[in-house]
Amino acid sequence: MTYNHPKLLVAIDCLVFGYDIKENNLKVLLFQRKVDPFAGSWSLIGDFVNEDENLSDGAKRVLEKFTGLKNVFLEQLATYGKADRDPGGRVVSILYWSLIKLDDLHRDIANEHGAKWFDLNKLPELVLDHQDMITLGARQLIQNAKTRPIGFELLAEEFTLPQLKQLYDAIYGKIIDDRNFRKKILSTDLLIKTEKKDKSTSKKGAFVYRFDAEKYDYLRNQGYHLDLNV
Amino acid sequence: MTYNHPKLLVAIDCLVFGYDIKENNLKVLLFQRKVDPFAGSWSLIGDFVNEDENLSDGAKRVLEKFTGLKNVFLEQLATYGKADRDPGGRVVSILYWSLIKLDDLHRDIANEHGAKWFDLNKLPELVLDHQDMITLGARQLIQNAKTRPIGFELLAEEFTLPQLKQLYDAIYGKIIDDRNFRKKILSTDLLIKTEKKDKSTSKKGAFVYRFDAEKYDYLRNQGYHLDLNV
DNA sequence: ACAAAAGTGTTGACCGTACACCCATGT
DNA sequence: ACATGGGTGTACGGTCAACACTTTTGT
Repeated sequence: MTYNHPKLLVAIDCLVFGYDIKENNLKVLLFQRKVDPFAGSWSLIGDFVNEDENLSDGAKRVLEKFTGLKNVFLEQLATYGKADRDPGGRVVSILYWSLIKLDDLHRDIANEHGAKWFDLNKLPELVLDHQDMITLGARQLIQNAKTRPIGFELLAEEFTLPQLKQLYDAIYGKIIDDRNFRKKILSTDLLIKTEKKDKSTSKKGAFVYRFDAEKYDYLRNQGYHLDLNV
Repeated sequence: MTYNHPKLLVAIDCLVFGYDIKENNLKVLLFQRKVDPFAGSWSLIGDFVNEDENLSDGAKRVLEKFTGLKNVFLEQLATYGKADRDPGGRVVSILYWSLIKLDDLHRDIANEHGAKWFDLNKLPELVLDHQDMITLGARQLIQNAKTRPIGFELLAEEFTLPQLKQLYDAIYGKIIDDRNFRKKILSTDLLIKTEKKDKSTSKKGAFVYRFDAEKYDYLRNQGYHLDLNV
């Protein structure tokens, strides 16, 4: 070892947003802490980082453990490092955030680990500075919804425009105008309309769309910048 | 100690941008690493975090040591944590960025510590992943210039509109239209025009302005969002 | 036939952008 | 008087926001 300096505990916390398409609201995955202090209190899902583990791999490990999911949207958000933030010891915590399509499967897997999905605006008391983390993440979610196609991470691969609009309504916390939303989202030319209709929510049925991720990646590499300021 | 887990070295790196009003360009503060591996190579200023030190205090300590400055713009940007990013050992590094008014005093203080200001687009080879950090910071600078009044961090308290425009030219890397820039920046009503004229750069002289930080803070608390998309 | 959700266009206001000349002053 | 940088206004096109009715189909 070359360096001779104090070492600290380093943890990952994952703020996982899930969108419940039936209830039309955003949820956050929490679990009951197993270790003292505050064992039994609600907390973001997380764990300590291993010595030979990349931070991003640690985040993936935590996420997979509680949701069974790999290869989903997962990005670093911020690092919390007040010396006294955890009475149990000096812990520096790196916050990641993730967006997933919420369905019954994830509820089951979460359950096995004592984790539960909570409505974003009906959260329980949280341990340490985890409420701050969620506040930051919620801001980030709104911000990102305007400039990146993150909405599609929260929906199934195939979706209808009414569903997409409802999701944006939920993220922004307000009702967006139908016609303007369609105009804006279709004008990006990043949605692929299929022949299928989803009749689960109406007699008329709504056309099914898919997001053209390839085209978006291509355009982004050309310097394209999405602006969904609906 | 409650927790029983591996501990890691935690470091702070500070990306310090300075604006050279005479040369009209952006500079970055670098220093020559003192420890192996890579002793003598150019690096962002940084240090290891002490056990009882808040991360933000560590960043302030590093910044003050190399610039003599306190109470300047200093924010966390991202955390770098690949297991093998540093051949000298497992080090998690939290990147902060700072904006300061560059003058001769800072050059002197930097010099005492083997640090030097480099043109943002004439950087030397950098150690570890520090080039990535600067790339990220430069993007952040442009991004923030559009949505927050960070330009004023880089100028003296009193400045002229031509100076401010030159700074934005330097940040964006292109020439902004004079009249549109004035219109936009004055329409925010966040600049206080003084009676003074600065005749150092022209015979006619340019009026001296100050940024109304109090008003900005007040408006921001009311939900106001700056948009300087010049 | 009717209920319930899906789909569709237009207009006015505002904002961004492009562009060229006069002003004040020191030398 | 002239050279140098400081300061100003307008017109066009595009984008955003507000707004209400028709279509489809299962019951």
